Formats: sequence, C-alpha cells, structure tokens
Amino acid sequence: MELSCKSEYALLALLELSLNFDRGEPLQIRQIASQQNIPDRYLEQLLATLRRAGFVKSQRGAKGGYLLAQAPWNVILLDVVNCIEGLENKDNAGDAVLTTERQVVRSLWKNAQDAAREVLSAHTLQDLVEQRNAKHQVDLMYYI
Amino acid sequence: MELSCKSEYALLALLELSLNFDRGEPLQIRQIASQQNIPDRYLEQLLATLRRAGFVKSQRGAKGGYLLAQAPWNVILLDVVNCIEGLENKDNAGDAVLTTERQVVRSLWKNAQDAAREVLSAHTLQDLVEQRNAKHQVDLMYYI
DNA sequence: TCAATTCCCCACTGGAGAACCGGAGTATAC
DNA sequence: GTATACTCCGGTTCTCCAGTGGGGAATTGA
Repeated sequence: MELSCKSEYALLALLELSLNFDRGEPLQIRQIASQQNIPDRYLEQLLATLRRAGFVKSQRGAKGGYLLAQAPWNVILLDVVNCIEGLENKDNAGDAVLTTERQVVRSLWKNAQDAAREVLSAHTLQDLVEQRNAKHQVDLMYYI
Repeated sequence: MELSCKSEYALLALLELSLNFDRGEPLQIRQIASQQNIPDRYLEQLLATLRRAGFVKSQRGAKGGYLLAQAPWNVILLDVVNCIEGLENKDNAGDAVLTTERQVVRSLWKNAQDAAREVLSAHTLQDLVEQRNAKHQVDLMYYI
C-alpha cells in the first residue's frame, strides 16, 4: 500500500480525462503527459493497464486518444490503485504454517491497511475533480 | 507505508522480547531468530537499528543478548515501523512546483496514510502481547 | 491509395532497495 | 584467557520501479 509514481501518474491521467469527460473528445497521451509532467512513453504503459481493466477506452488512428470508460462518479479510487499496483494477494498459506506471533502481527497490519483502503474506497474521480476545481479557484484568487 | 519483511521481523523480535520482559534475562539473536523463522544475520542488522533508536538494549559477551529498553506498554508500534522503515519525508517542495492536480492527489493519499498510521499509533507492544496470549489459548484448545 | 497520426505490444536498461551472507573485531562471563 | 555473543563493515543476489526504444496495427484525411 504505497503511492508509487505509477499510481500517482495513473490517478493524474484519469483526473485529466475526467476534466475532459463532458467534451466527449479523446485526449492523447502526449497531451496528458505534458500537462502533468509525466514521461509519455511510461504513461502509455499505465494507460494500457487501465484500458485492459476497463477504466478507459482507447481510440486509434489520427485524432485518436483516450476516453474515460465510465462516468467519474462511478470510478472508485481504490479500484484504480489496486489495478495499477497489481493487487498481489500475498497468500498467507504460502509458507506452510505461521507462528501465532506472525498471525497477530499480520492481522494488526491488515487493520492498518484496511483503514487506508477505506479512505480510498470512499472517494471517486468526481471527488478529485471537485477538489481540484475548488483548489483552482483559490489559487486563482491568490494570483490576482 | 508498507509492511515489508523488515518491519515484520522487527515487530516479531520486539514481541518476543516483550514476552521475556518480566524475566529480565537477555534474549539472544539466535533464539529469537529460530523461534520466528527469521534469518539471524539479517535480524542482527534490524536489532542494531532498534538499538540505535533506543527500543532495545544490548549486552555483549557470554550470556549477553537483547533486552527491551522500555516497558511494552510504552512502545508505540508506529514508532517502531517509522524507525525501521526509515521514515523518509518526501519533500514535496523538491521538484519545484506541483500542479493543482498533483496537490489534490497527494493530499488524498496523505489522508489514507494517516488513517493507517492512526491504527498503528493506537497500539503498543503490550497489545500485541495480549492478542498473542489470547490467540495462543484458542490454538491450544483446538489442539486438544 | 497513401501518408500522417496515434495507439499497441514486446523487450531492454539502469538504479535503488530488500534480503541476506561473511569476516574481522570487541566486550563479557566463567 | 578462552569461549561466547554482540558490533561493525562490507559484499552479493534479486526484484521491482522508472524510463526508453523499436516495430506493428488501426484510423483519418487528402
């Protein structure tokens, strides 16, 4: 459960696509990448993962690009992170038997993990959009 | 914020030391390691870190070993994890200016992190000891 | 039809950190 | 004064992240 560059990039890309959701026009990798200072060849891979997981749709050819596959308010952030982070289910039954102490430590850790997950599962892309718009207003006021 | 082997090993070692806290006799690396299936040469490094951070005391020479430096109910688990995990404060001001979107994503992530930290900061080694004792009882009952 | 554009797929590299091993040194107990 | 056990320093192996590169396929527009 760590926010790697990967997840951050993915969330940023989805956020950009959310901001463009109404227009219906696809956004190109290049545009998203330059907007958010992400290496474009790398972002390409992440978008491929997001596409395979059904978060975005792609459109090939000239004037192609990426579109959000679902409305922003239907996309749970936890799902995105799980998808991008690979969601490796560490099989506890893997290495034979765990000592009682190990079980206790693991279960405690699971509690902490779940607390973090709960936060992520309580928000959607729409929330990010709204926060970003609110913050954008504030930033503009300071600018003036 | 991830439970690496490192942190798990450290917590297990401290848990073992907690179980031995009343006796006042030091526990040797070898004993802890074999008890919990931890490579002993690796555990040595972790205990060194814990010693430098003041969580354990060491005693050299024959009949030496490690002792808990504080009572189990005074050791916050979050502190242990921070100590062992290195607690790298990622300076957001590092790479110049962050886009509004990046700030929003980061702050959301911070919320999730804090939720996890809160769980860890709410428990001490004593809690682990109690859970382990309770679970041990249950396991014994099943065994009979 | 053809060229430009854009996504698609596979493979590779470089670096960082995790996990772990070995050896020489040093303090302590008996 | 010797065996015990920690201490410190270094090295190795492995995996994954971050980023790069090249060739191929689909679509648009002329």
